[in-house]
Amino acid sequence: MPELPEAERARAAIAARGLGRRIASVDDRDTYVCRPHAPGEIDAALRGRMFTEALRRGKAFWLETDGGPPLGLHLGMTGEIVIDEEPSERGFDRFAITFEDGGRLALRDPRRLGRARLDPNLDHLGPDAAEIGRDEFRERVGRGAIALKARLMDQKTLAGAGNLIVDEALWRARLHPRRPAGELSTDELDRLRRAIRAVIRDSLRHGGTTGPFIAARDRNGACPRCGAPLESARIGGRTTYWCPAEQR
DNA sequence: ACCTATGTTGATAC
DNA sequence: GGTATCAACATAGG
Repeated sequence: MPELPEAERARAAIAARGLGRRIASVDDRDTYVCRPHAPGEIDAALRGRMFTEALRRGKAFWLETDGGPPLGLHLGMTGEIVIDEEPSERGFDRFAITFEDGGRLALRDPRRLGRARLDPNLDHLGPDAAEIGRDEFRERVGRGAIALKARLMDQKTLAGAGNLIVDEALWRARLHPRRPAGELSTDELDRLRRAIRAVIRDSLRHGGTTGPFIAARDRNGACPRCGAPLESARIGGRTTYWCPAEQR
């Protein structure tokens, strides 16, 4: 499920129910999810501490601690944060924290594409897609010969938009995913920025990534506005859908 | 049986 | 350096 809206939902859940609880132990045995840490490293750094704040940029979120290193978390493609639930019977809790009060916080992730690590590096993340300003958006997105779709998926350009949000926003802004990013006019870039923010706003309110185009895309269906059959291709390494009649 | 999948990273090649 | 492609992670579903 996860793009920016799901990451924000996880962050907010931890902010509401995961702060100020003393950590009794950490299960960090999954060395792929907890890379590059050795088993026990995260446990040693966090045991006896509490989370004090839950912050987010793009799809990445992290928890500040009282005197220890921050804990970075990422949901990958199939991860979710569960708080005070019984452990996954299928062993999908790839990383888990037990609090002294007996509760727990787990990263539940069948595919193990999520991450948990200390002192996460945010240098490879651009400004948050929900907050980026007009001028910065124009500068960062509107350059290069790369396809617009690939530019928007690049988390260093803009953090938080994933495959679905980008397709939905390009459709709302009536822009073709293969347009070279550097050839957009300022009007088109402004239109695109408004579309991205609108998709994220709708999705945050809805509690997960959503939109009319995403729904049509899932059914491999028709354009929700004009009814034309959608086209699809691989762009920027991801399956991309668009309306051939409207997106230019 | 085969293909695809809301993500990231590192390797490789042009 | 910019751009493009691929493999890896492991499971679910069409």
